[in-house]
Amino acid sequence: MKPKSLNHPHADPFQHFMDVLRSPDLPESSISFLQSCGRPLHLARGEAAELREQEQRTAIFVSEGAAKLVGHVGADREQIVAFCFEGELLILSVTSHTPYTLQALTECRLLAFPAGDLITKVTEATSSAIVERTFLALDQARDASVLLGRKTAQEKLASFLVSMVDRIGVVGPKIIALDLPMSRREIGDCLGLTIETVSRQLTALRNHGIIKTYGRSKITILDMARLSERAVQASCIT
Amino acid sequence: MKPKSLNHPHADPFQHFMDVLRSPDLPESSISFLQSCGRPLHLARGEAAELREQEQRTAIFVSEGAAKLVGHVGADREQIVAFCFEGELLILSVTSHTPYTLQALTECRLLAFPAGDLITKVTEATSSAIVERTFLALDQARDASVLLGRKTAQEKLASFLVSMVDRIGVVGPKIIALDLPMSRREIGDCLGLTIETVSRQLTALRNHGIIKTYGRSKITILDMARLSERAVQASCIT
DNA sequence: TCGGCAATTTGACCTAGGTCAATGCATAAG
DNA sequence: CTTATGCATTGACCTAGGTCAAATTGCCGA
Repeated sequence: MKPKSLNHPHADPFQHFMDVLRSPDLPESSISFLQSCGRPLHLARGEAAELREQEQRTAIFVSEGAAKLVGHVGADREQIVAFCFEGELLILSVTSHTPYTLQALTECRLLAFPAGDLITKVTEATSSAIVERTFLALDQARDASVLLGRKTAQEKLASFLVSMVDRIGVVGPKIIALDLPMSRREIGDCLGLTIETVSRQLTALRNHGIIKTYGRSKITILDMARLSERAVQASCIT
Repeated sequence: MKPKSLNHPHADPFQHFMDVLRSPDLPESSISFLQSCGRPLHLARGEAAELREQEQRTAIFVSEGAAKLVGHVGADREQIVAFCFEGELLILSVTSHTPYTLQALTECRLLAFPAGDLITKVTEATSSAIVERTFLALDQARDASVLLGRKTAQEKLASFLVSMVDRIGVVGPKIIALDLPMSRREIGDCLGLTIETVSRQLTALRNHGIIKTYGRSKITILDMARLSERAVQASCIT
């Protein structure tokens, strides 16, 4: 039996996209360029999108149906970070720590653009640090969802420390030093934990010989490998 | 006693901003315009930024120190959705359901721009649906953090239904109809809950006469007011 | 160096929500 | 219309992390 057809098929997903985007003053040449770089996808219910060019950002326009963006924690835990419905645009960056999959909730028709092309043509700007940073913030926010929704207290703390090392860590020969500007309460507030749990988990990491603490704000990472391991950033597949 | 001065004061936050942004081909006129619309803020540790123009988006550049972006749930629960450190740029949109506050972790020097101005000048585009939607996604992702980090199962379900009503609800005279394209498992995955808990909470809402369910995917909202109430979107202040 | 205070740590206990295991229903194939 | 197969619901029980309360300790000023 052939697949049941969608309810209100738009004759042309690209036309639908242009209608929704509503950028009337776009030059004809940009339009045809966009049309050429938009790759149409037709997914059956439950099917995952094949995302080529994982190395760069992708923008996905949902012409019909609905899809979900799923973040993966280890082998079996997953967290949906976004649903997207007809007429919506999903930005899929891969600055993220977490691996993501785009899957169809219902049979759907999508249009995938390399985000760079889209932005260059539509905003007519060559590149923008602002936009770049906004994407970064989006990635971080999604990673945060995964952390908050699906990680244990121990994993949350480890992930937090790893990200602090990335952002404000002082890397020495065998050791990494951190001087945290935030209190335990603030760490807890960002991980969805209480002060007590933050404290207990720090103690646990200390007892395992993974970190050392000095006073209230200084932390030394003794074993970065084991810390990252506990942060379970990577998927099963790797 | 006068406040302790910062460690490595940048003579001029705006210069620092331009250095970090690295948009070399920006015309002189844009630069001076940006300079004129950037409002410098100097916060003491713990102090909250006074954000005028809450109605539009704000971009905040952190020239020195560190700050946190805090989302508020009801009167007493809070969730930090972002930390930002020296040299970083925070986009503070207010499409969000949740009320947010920007507070200093350490004494800090910031530069606040109306985001519209910043983007217009820096990307030289009048407006862009893409960028707009990216901001929207960012807002949603941050709201999701608040939900995942600080809401109870009941509140999560209610918030979820409210957002579905916004996005795919069919509003009738006294009743709102929903036909959810996702399974209980998928609802759970997006709320950080299990199927069983989703089911139990739906039953609870049904028992309270707030919703009715028909088959697996159809839900009718009988009492939107009480549903929103349970979603605790609003802050204490309102 | 010595308090004094607030932040942290630790311990004892409790509860929201997870797990495991039936059971009940809806959708879809025949 | 009927049956099969998953989804959804319900119940019994358990555990990770929250709550409450009591030390302990680092930080700051005198």
